[in-house]
Amino acid sequence: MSNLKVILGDGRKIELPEGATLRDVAFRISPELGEEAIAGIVNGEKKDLNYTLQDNDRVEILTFSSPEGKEIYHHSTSHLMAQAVKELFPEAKLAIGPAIEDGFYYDFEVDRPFTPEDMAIIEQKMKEIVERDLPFQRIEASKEEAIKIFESRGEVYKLELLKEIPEEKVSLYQQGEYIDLCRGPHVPSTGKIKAFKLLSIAGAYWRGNEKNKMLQRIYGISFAKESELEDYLRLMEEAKRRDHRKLGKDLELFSMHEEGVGFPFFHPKGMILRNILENYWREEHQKSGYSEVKTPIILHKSLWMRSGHWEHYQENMYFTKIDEEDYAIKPMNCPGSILIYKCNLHSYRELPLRMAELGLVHRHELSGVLHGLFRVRCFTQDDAHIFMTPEQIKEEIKGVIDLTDRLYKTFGFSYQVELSTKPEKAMGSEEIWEKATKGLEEALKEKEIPYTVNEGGGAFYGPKIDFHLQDCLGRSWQCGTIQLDFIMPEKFDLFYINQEGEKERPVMLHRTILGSIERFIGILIENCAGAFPVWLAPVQVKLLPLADRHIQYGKHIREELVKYNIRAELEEMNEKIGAKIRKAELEKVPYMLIFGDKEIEEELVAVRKRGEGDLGRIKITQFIADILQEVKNNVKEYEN
RNA sequence: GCCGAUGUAGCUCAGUGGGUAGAGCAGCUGAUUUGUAAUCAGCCGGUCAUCCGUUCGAGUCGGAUCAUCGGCUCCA
Repeated sequence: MSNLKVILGDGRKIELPEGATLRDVAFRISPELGEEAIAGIVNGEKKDLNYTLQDNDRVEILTFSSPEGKEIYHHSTSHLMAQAVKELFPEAKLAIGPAIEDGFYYDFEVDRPFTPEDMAIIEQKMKEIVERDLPFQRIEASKEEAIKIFESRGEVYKLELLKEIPEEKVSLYQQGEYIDLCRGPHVPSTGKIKAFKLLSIAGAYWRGNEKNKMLQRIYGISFAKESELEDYLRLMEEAKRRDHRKLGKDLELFSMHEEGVGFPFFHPKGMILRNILENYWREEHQKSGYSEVKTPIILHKSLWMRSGHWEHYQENMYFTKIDEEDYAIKPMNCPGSILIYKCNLHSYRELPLRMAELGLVHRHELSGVLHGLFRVRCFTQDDAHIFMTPEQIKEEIKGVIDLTDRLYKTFGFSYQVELSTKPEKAMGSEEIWEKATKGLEEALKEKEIPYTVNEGGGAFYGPKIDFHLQDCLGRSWQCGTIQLDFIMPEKFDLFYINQEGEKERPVMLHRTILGSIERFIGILIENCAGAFPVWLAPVQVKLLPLADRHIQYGKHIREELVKYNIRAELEEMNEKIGAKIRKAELEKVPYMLIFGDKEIEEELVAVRKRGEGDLGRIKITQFIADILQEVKNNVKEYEN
């Protein structure tokens, strides 16, 4: 019997008997890998473990620890769940059931919606099927055969999918009585699936199109080990604990009301946070050569017709009438800035002209998508419009990237960058798009910033760079965006006078960094679970007298702190010190100053730090110096 | 907007087969004057989301509306 050689990922070659499978390779490498193996990659294609190898195949074994392995594992779990559903609800029709970033889902058409009780029953059935340890069998079939199979089973959605597959051969996967149309690969058997949980039920349109029938979707997650599932569920709990909607109410930062759905109300403490944020933002923009403007919220219809919003954005806009004339509430700030630009004749010497605006925009969002501060109907964009010559594109983009980097780092966020290129429906010439995209690309390369490309994801008026920032739970949020625009300058006939004294068209750059102040505040709240760093904390210091006779001393300390713009509150409630501490801790105030007879004599305070406890007694003057230094460090830490 | 779930005091939640609403915390008052995460007592507080219906009688049953939550779709 002849042997065959396969090449491993690290270049190592191993020899196996003819007819060897991926599983044999895994076990040859190590028994542990053999046990953990989920599937493999052969010459760049994902294959089942029982795939028979050829001489000189390049082979890689996938386990749950790789992204590909995880995806296969999740996908197999979705089949497992679908089998359980079919056993419990034979009339359910299968739609699709892919792996997603965080687990998997499967869509079904059923007579009645699933209930939470159903989830528990389905989970139970899944466990039973795991016990049966049914192999996932790959079946290669012709399209006709597949059609016959799914027709006999009444799987109309599978038939619809089949119709759109151009190939003559398709692959099916079967475990027990369950058959699904699927590219695969899958884990070897249902017994491989160790830990899973069904998470939620939701309606979802067939193919995501609201004109289609609404299906029932079940979401779930699975892991190779029970402990990993527990970790994941703990993380979900943690995310829930940090929910900015709950914390925003508890910490008295903002509120939402039926009287203005999607329009957040900022309370005094929320305003402190917001003002700190905006003031910091202003300082940084001044340093970076921006001027600031403010444009009106309501502007005449004619402006929106000229900008194209009337035609392209109308369903998201609010309207009103003034003196019988039609007006719109602005959904974007750019047309306003353009009117400012047009007030003067501009020389090439003035460019680039960087016009920043904290602009309040209103957009009619569907009621179902509103979500705390993350998705609202009015929000403040930290907008800016840069008017420049085409030659300045690259440098300006680099400038925006630098500013973005500085701002994000100050708040302790890391981020990822995405470049979106020309979409199918785009305005402007091929040439100008190429030039613009190249400008963005080169700026990123020169800055040595890694980025992914979203082919065709740009706006209709120009390519863009998006910044996705990452919070401490590893969740990602789209905030900043840099968009090049050649269309608005055209529509509004913008120009500057060049060196030769001729009119020339400027390029416009729209950009935000924080995105929306409201959303950014929401992200900040969740990122620190409401326990803000000292420079952002609405109340920085809580003064806790031991007994009523110490309140007077507390007033004295408060006056001292106010002199240095330190935000302090004196607790005057008639309680034991433990209760006062507990209250301050729940309010997440960074510092508590505790004082009684012992402290008063020597102008001391006992400092207690949020979450850490007693730091000992120091002079008031020393505390002031320390906290001022900490505030400075909070902002400066990342500035270099 | 669509699908599903939910809506009782400022907050967290009880409330049996329909018989006229209850706890803890918070708030207020008083006692206590406290040494690092809850002192005790008393009091106040609800058109049971809204409207319509069934019923002798509705927090409870039915319908509609509104809002919230989880998704779909969309986005800063």
